[in-house]
Amino acid sequence: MNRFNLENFKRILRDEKLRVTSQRLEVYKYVFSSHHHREADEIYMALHRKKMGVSRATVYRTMDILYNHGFVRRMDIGKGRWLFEPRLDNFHHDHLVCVKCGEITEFYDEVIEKKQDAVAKEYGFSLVRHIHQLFGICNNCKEQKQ
Amino acid sequence: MNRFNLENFKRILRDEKLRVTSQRLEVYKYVFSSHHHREADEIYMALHRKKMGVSRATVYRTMDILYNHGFVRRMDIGKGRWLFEPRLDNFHHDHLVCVKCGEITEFYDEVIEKKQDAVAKEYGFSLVRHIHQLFGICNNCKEQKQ
DNA sequence: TATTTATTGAGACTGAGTCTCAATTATATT
DNA sequence: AATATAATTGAGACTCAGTCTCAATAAATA
Repeated sequence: MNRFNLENFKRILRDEKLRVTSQRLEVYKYVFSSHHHREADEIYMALHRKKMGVSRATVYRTMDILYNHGFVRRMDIGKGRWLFEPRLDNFHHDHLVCVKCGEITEFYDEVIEKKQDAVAKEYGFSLVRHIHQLFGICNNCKEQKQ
Repeated sequence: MNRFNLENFKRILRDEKLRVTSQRLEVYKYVFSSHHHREADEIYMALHRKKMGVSRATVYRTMDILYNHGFVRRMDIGKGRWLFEPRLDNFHHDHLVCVKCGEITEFYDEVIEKKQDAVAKEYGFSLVRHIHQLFGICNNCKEQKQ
């Protein structure tokens, strides 16, 4: 069972003396309605279109809460922009990004994960998190003429 | 011999029909005067303090040229900010970053590099570049009381 | 030296993200 | 259920690294 479900989100809000508001729940529901990687502004616009009354500020604040409690991962895509990804499962993975079409593929490699730990240990670092993104040209884009 | 020396920078400018200006050379010289990782604005301020007449726009434009020709690497540090690193040698490496003091340590691991290639191949990607940053707490920070 | 044209720089602009503060509303208390 | 308390919300101002504009300047070329 996935620990990042709606009930646990509510529980965490209560535990932290944060209020369970309709706006926070709307943001949660939208983000967890698919496994898409989304920008904060995309989330705001989507809720806006659906006439859900959630302001931009509240979307950003709610995404902070979700991020700080591990409900979403945040992928830096440059120029101060992020892509949020819901943790629909507990499996860690990194990303392959196509530089032509932007397609994102997830990957996980045990050997790399182990080696990272070893490298950190060698330099006396206690590992907290890591960013590992491979950029390239995907099969689809390669096949397209020109 | 390092291919990222001043003569080659001038040669590339000429080859690309870009002009060899004192401003571009000043930026190059400052960036390559140490192996520090610097922000563009830091470079601008340093030249400004030295009374070198180089505007902010020119610093940014020159860093673009240096980046596009592989003279510097660009490390995304979030919020739309970059750290530039001169290629004083040709050795590839990734970074360990202390989340407390910001210290940056370089590392290189053959096994990880090979595995990355294998992963990309497995998914049909032609690898162009990658980002691999490990975040943790360095030995120094761990030793400090409190 | 004159001509051509890339480059420069002051400062306006951009835009994702952050902040402010009066109005609102979830919770706790009675 | 009514009231009191205090967290939350939202419209819009603000931030700030980076980008852009365009008249003035200065490399490169003839």
